[in-house]
Parts: sequence; C-alpha cells; structure tokens
Amino acid sequence: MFYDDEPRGVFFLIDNKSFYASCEAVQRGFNPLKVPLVVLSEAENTNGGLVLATSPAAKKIFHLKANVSRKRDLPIDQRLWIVPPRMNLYIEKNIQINQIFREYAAEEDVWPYSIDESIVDMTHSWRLFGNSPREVARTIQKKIREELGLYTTVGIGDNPVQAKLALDIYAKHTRDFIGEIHYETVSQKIWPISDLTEIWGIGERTARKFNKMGIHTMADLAHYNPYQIKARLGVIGLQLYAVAWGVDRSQLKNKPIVKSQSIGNSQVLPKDYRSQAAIETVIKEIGEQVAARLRHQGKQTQCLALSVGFSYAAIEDTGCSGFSHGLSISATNQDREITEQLHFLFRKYWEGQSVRHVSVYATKLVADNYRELSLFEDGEQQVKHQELNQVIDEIRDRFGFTKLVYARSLTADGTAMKRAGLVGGHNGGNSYG
DNA sequence: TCTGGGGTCCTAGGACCC
DNA sequence: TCTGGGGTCCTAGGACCC
Repeated sequence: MFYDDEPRGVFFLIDNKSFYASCEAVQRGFNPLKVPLVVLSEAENTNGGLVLATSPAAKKIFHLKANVSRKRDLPIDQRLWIVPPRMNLYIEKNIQINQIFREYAAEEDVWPYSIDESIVDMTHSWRLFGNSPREVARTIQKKIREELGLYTTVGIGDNPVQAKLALDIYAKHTRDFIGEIHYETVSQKIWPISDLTEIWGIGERTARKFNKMGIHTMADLAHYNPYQIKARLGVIGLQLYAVAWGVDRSQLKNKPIVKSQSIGNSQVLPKDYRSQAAIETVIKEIGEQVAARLRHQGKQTQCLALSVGFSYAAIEDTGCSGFSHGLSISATNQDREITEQLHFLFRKYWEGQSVRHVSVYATKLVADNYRELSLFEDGEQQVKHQELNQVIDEIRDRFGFTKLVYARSLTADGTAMKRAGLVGGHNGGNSYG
C-alpha cells in the first residue's frame, strides 16, 4: 500500500456521550454516566412519545438497546428519570464545547458538524499541548469534564474519515473513550467490519446493494473492482471504495463553510388528514414557518417545493407513497405569496388521498436586499404585507410564537399552537408565560 | 420501525439550445 | 421527416446523516 501521496494530518472527531441525556443529568447534579435517565419528547405527533436520548446507565440497568425509541418500550420504574427535552439548553452547551475546542486549535480549524459532534484539525497545534495526539485528546476530555460535567469521545485519524470511523466504531466502546485509525492500521481496523451499516455513508439500502454484489466486509469492498463499483453505485460507490482504504481527499480548508442551501420544515401529522381544507391549513402553517425563517435570515426563495406523504391506507390503495413537486417563482419571503403557491401546487397534484406527512422546502435562496414587486399586483398593498410580516416576526422573536397565530390555527386542524416553542420538532425548554 | 425533524448530496431523465 | 450530437439546466426521487 502506498499512501505517500495522501494528505496526512492530525484530525480529531469529538462527540458527546448521550448528549441530551448528559446535559439533563448535569443540570440535576448527577454524573451523566451513572444516572439512569432518558429524554422523552411528547410533542403532539410523536405518537405517544419519542425517546431522543438514553444515558449509559439507563441502557445498562434496564437493558435498553440503543434503538429503543418509543415511550411504550420504556420500563415503568421509579429509578428511571424521564425528562422532557430542552433543545435550547443543548444548543447553548454545544456552543460552550466548541469554545473549549478553540483553545486548542485555530478558529478555522474547528468545524461543528452537528449538535453534538465537531471535527477539529489539530495538525498545526497538537504539539503545543502534549507529547502525542492521544495525550492531547485526553487533556481536552478532562477540560470539558471539569468545566461542563460532560463526557466526550474522541476519534483520532490522519484524515477526517479515519477520525470519524475511529469515533463511531472504536472510541465509543473503549475505556478511555478514544479510538485511533491511521493509514498503517486501515487493514486491521477497517477491513474486518462486516456490518457495513456501521460505516459512515452506508445505510441499509447501500449495504444491501453491496451484499448482492458479494461484498460483505470492508475488505471485500477494498478489493472489488472500482470500475464495477462506479458502474453500479456511481460516485458515491467510489467514495465508499476510498473509505475502505481509509482515504479521504476532502480538503476542509478550501471548502467554504456551506451555509445551508435550503430552508424547510416538515411534519408527520398526528392523524390521517382527509379534507382539503384541513390539509391546506397545515400547508399554510408550515409555509408561514418557512417564510418566517427566510425573513429572519434575510433571505428570499426562488423555488418552493411541496412534498405530501400519503397515509398507509392511501399508499396501499394507490401504490404510491406521495408526491413532491417544485415551482420556480420570483423571489419572495412573504406569507401570502408562499401560501398561494403551495396551495396551487397542492391542488394541482392532490387527488383526494388521505395525508400523513407534509413538508415545505424553499431553495434557490437569494439575499433579501431588494424588494422585487410583482408586476401584477398593487405595489402599495405588497409593501403593507411586508411591513405587517416584519412586525409579526419581531413580536414572535420577543415574546414567543404563541402570542400571534392566525385564527385558523386555533381550529382543530391547526398544529401551529402545539408546535410553538419547538426546536427541531422538540421542546425548546424556554417558557414564554 | 403503522410514521420525529432538519438538512445535504447524487442521479436519471426530460427540456431546451446550438 | 422513419431527423445528430453535445451541453446545460431543471426536476423528482432516493439515500444518508445527526
């Protein structure tokens, strides 16, 4: 194996052990590893409750598997803490953790990846803090434990993908919560893996495809003909082939921070919706949520997409899971225009099926630094709409979303009231009185 | 998995243009 | 018209991640 030409650095991938559950444990003065605790979201459409996080002790004492995800699967036991999520608390903790990382690496070398994971390029700074990358990892773990009470796991690699696999496959199961993969240990650490879904980027579908091709381990993948992989799975297949060799040529430095290219909200409804008016109410609410986020971020959208997922009964009847259609429009972030376009799309494609899932996405975003007035409507009227929306946003920002909802949202069909205060679909944890 | 939510990226096929 | 070929853009759908 010749890895001489491959980029080689020192990368940490750091994540938090049972992050939400740990934050809740710390807030209550417990050790996150030792208290049996689950974070349970009981938002309206979670069908009785969705478990967002399970502490290590809860897994151990009650033999809960990592994939226990429903309230109905939880034991009834006084010892088990069951607490509601506070998404805003977790966001705040995440920011504090990344601040600590920045004490060990330059600003541009810290890449928050999700609410509980960050990539840190330690190539240029690790020597300042210890005699080996592993020792530095231990120092960072200790610091976070001391300052925030949280336990972190660290994957170390010569490139980001090695660090990611070291984290996912090894760090979580070792005593010191540290795993390492290097070019020299790829065959030993990556090739034996036979549950391909453990590999970042391989899900159920892709694993099944590989199995059908006779690929059952990462060693099989590494020794397969890459041209055939490309033919069957495209560039994604080639990327995974590279992963099997521990190769990752992504140059984090050169990549601009990818600001999200789309803004969208979606919702699984608490029951099947049948009437046009009821479904359109939900579409309107979600559309307005998207519009508010666009305005908040100073963006306008030039393309709206509506996805409608049918109920299981309707899927069985029609053999179709739903539809998804987009519409190019002139740039806007206004409630009324967005709702109108969404309703147009809905009426065009809906044929009476009962509905369980609705999502609205805004893409082709542009900065909201000019006002494009529609040629076909009274300009003054449009400006008034914009001003009204701006006032509504300000009130929502200051006092919370529930202070202002349209009368229609108060009918039985509306879900906006119940969704207020949710962050990522779960309780934000702030109370607005 | 009888239904969590917010994202990103890739691809096949069609429309359109020269 | 029993009509070439290549490039680009767009759309709908799929797959995956946390």
